[in-house]
Amino acid sequence: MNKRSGSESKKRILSAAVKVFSQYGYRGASMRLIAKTAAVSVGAVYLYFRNKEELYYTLIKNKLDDLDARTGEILRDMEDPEETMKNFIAMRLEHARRHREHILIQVKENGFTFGIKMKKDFFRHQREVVEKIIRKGIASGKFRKCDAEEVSKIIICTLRGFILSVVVEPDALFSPEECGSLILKGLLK
Amino acid sequence: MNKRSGSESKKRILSAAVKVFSQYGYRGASMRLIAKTAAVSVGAVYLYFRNKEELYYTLIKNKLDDLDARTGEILRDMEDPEETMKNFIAMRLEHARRHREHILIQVKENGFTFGIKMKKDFFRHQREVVEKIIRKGIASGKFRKCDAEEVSKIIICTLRGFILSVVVEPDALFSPEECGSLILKGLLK
DNA sequence: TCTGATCCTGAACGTTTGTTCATGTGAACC
DNA sequence: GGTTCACATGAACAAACGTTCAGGATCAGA
Repeated sequence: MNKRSGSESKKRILSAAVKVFSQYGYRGASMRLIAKTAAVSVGAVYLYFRNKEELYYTLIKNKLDDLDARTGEILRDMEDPEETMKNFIAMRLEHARRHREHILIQVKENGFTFGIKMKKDFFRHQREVVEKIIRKGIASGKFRKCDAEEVSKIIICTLRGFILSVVVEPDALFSPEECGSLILKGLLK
Repeated sequence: MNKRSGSESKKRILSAAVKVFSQYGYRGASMRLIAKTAAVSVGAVYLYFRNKEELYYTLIKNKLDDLDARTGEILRDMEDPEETMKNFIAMRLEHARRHREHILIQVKENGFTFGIKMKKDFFRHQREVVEKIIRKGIASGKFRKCDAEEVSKIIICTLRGFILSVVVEPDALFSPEECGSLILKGLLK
C-alpha cells in the first residue's frame, strides 16, 4: 500500500500534474493519468485536492507567486535602470527555461493571459514593473524620452515572444543578453 | 430536414469548427457542439470529414496555405528590403487580427509551433523568408551587417510575441508601424 | 493489544466523448 | 409512379471522463 507522509504525496501529485497538464493541456489531462504518474491511486488525488480545478489552480498559483517574489527582489535594489531591465529580462528568460512545463500549461490552456483573474493580475503587475523601470530610466536621463506605458506594453509583448520561443524551441539558442540588448537598443539614449 | 448543397454544408461545418476549436481547444471541442453550431446533425459532420482529426487538419491547412500565398506575394516584388520587411510584419499582424480564432486554435493546442509537421514546415519557411529579406538588405547596403540566420530567428520570435498579444489582448492597440519600426531600428544602418 | 487517526485503494456511478449506422427525405431522372 | 442518388438525421455503442465511497492498511499512543 506504500504508506507515505501526506505532504510528500501532495508534492508527488503536484509534480505529476505539472508533467501531465503541460503535455496534454487542462482538458486533455485525466485525473487517472496524473494519479498514475504520481504512483498513487485516483482516490489519493482527491484526498489532497477537492477536484481537478483546484489542483490546476494550486499549480499555477505556486509558480506565479514564485515569479512575483523574484520580480520583487530585482526591483528592490534598483540602482541602474539599464541594469535592472537587463536583470528582469534575464530572470524571466531563465525562469522560462527552467520551468518550461509551467509556461506550456499556461499557453495551452489559455493563450498566455486569458482566463482566471489571478493570471491577469500577474501580467498587469509585470507590465507595471517594466513601466516603473522605464520611468526611472527616463528620470535619471539614461533612457530616451518615450511613452512609458506604451513602450512597456511593447516590451512585455516582445518578452512574451522570447519566452514562448525559449519554451517551444529549446534548441534555438536565445541568450538573455541578446534579447536584452535588442530591447535596450531602442530604449537607450 | 433542411436540404442544402453539399459544399455549403461543408463550409458551415468548417466555419463552426473554427469557432468551437478556438474557444475550447482541440480536446475541449466536441463534435456535437460543432454540429450544433453549424446547425447540422452529428452524422452530417462525418459525411464531410472522416473524423475529428481530419476536420482539425483541414482547418489549419486552409489557413496556413492562405498565409503562405500572401507571404509569396510580398516576397515576389521585393525592391526595397526595408519596405518588404515592413510589409511582411504588417501583413502578419493584419492577418492575426483578422483571424484571431485561427491563431488561438494553434496556440491552445500546440503552443504555436509544436505538433504536426505541416506547421513546423510553415514556421521554418517563414523564418527563411525573413532571412532572405535580411540578406538582401545587407547586400544592398541598407541593413547593417549581422548574422542573418540568428537575427531572423530573433525577429520571428519577436513577431510571435506581437501576434500573440494582438490575439490575446485585442484592446491593447498595436500598430504594425510601431512594431515594424522597433524591429527595423536595430536592423537599419 | 486495542484504538483512533491518518493515509490509501480501486470498483462503481453518472456523464460525456468520438464514431457508426439504419433510416428518412427531397429532387431528378426514366 | 418508381427508382436512384445525394444529403441528412439522431439513437445507439464502447470508451473515457471526473468524482465518490465503502473499505483496507499502517502508524502512534494507550
